[in-house]
Amino acid sequence: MARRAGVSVATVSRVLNDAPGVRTDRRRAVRRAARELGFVPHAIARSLARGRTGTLGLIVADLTNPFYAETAKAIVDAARGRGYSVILCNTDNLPRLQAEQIEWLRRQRVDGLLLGSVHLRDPAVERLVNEGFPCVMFNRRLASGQGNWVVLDNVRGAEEATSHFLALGHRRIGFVAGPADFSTAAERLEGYRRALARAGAEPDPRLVRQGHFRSDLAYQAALDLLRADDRPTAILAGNDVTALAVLDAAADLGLRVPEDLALCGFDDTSLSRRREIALTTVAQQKDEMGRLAVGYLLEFIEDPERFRRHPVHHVLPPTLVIRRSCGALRVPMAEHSVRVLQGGAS
Amino acid sequence: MARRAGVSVATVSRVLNDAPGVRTDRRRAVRRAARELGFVPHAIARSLARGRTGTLGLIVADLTNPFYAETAKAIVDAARGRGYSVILCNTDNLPRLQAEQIEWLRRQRVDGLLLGSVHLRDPAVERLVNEGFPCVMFNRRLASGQGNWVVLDNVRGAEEATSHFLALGHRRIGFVAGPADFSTAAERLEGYRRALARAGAEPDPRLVRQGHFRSDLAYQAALDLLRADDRPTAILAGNDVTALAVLDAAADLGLRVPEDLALCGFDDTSLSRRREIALTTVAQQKDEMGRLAVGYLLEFIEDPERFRRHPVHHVLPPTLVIRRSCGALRVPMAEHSVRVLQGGAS
DNA sequence: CTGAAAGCGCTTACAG
DNA sequence: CTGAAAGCGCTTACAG
Repeated sequence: MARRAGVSVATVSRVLNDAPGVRTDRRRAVRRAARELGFVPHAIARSLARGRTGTLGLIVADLTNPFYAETAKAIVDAARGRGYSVILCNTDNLPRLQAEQIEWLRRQRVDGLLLGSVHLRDPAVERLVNEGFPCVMFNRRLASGQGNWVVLDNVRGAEEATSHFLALGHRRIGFVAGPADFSTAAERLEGYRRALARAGAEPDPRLVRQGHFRSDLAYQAALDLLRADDRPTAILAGNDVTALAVLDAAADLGLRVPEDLALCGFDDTSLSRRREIALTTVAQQKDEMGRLAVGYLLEFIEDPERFRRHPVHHVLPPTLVIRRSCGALRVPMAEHSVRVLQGGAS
Repeated sequence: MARRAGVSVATVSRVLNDAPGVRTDRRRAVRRAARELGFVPHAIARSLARGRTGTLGLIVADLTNPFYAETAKAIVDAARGRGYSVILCNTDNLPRLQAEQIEWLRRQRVDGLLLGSVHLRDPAVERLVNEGFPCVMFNRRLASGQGNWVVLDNVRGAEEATSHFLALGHRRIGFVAGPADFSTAAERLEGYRRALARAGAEPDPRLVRQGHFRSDLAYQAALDLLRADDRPTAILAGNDVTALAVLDAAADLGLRVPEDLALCGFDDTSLSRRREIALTTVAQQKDEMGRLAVGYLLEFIEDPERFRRHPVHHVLPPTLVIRRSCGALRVPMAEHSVRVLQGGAS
């Protein structure tokens, strides 16, 4: 290649990297030779020489959850737009697996890490943060609040949903929670409690059940909740997966939604939008979350010092999307200052 | 590191790669030094020296389609189990983007490629195959049949679904097709036609509409089909996304499914399983498809010659999953030799 | 069994 | 502006 263009490999390198200080005619000669030979620089050799790989690691909890599929897509697209590749890992929410994958990705010398499967106490992630390794969490964060993250305002989302139920006249509002060691789940529970407290409603611990964000377990939790004599008239589910399980439980008990039970989820995944389901839910801007996470991570990689001093804590606003399942569509809408959407083809 | 263990870097390399020909005591010394120093070999340097990166490229059409989310998860898991990383790319079915990404991934020196977004005529993929670059297609394949692939028996799947409709007494059976340049869509249409021909039913071209595997376009196609005076009494949809759009169109026209319209999809994605939807559909073994694709690709990488001589063509069997939407659950089941499943919590 | 040395294909001061 | 040379951190014949 260098021979073909009649220059040194150093000059070839400069031209192909658009480095300054090469005479225009040589620049042209190199470009032509490269074209004729179909020459493409060896990315691995370049990585070794530069000490950067142009690769990011992406760790998600569960790719088959539409929430992660959507954020992953946004992340991959954003990274490509900035010239970065992304290596994908799935943890199934197993801390052990996540720790292994973080280790693995660092061995692969990724330039930075996007973390979507963080636990509230998470030694592997805490170590990354303490070492100052470029990483940003999304969706979930550490209990300590350390590090960089972009998350939904889960507390507010749950407050709004709960207040919505209260405004509709519900007094016994149940909550099917997610794992206590996910910040999302913990914050949504917190928001639910705060809204009740603010309304002066007495909190009833029997109305809160653990569903682990899993269909099977959430289904059982919902059955328990709905079989009680003083069953709730409304349920806030920790996420949409949970809400669908509640829907199943209600159906199996012969309860109609929303007539016998009002229901609200979290995430606004594609399922919720179906007219047959029409789930009222707290929506997140998943594309935005993915894009932001990539943007911050790349800035971090460029200028690590700044981020170590001033971590980014980006909180995205929730949007309560009213559909059929909460029952509000049957009452005058004037009282609700929220966006109204109905399911349908999209 | 080498100094710490009192040996040469060559010996360190041998020990850490479990290469033979190192005295046991030295081996131990190296391992101990590695542990004490927390030494991890530099993967990039290793890749450069070995000429292999331990990385695979995965190209999918659309990660937000649950079909691809599920296969991607299976692929990532299988690759990890075999010690490989996977770089993820999304094409949105744009051939141009796919070509770029193939180029990009080869520059990144992936050891092989998993292709889930192939078109029937696909110069970029055909070039890969002709060059003998390690790659395996999944879900979709080339018109020429060249290269390695693992796909569903789409023809048979569509035949079975259509025959099922015929057995239920339907005579006017519509088809909402996918893009003509996807092997999946083409083969499913072919199966539909064959089943009709075998039954001696006269094919009516007006019963076949193009929905492009997109909700919006499939919805329009279904409206057209269902507004006709001699509308079909049953519709086979090219995939589940299409089937859901047909469901919407039917609902908007006041048609009940399955009473006024029998419906069947393809893929068995999570949505179809919901009891509110209960879509009869031709199921694929997505996990198996992903695992197989990875397995073959790694064999290819190990022994390229063999695969160039004897390409792998793996065809997976379809399973017709009967749910509510086809109407069969209202008639005696004895006549149908198919697996019966009902939607519900899972 | 072991080490010195060459080589993987780039980038980047350094000297001219 | 340009090239020779060192260096990135490994692996792997090769010689001993």
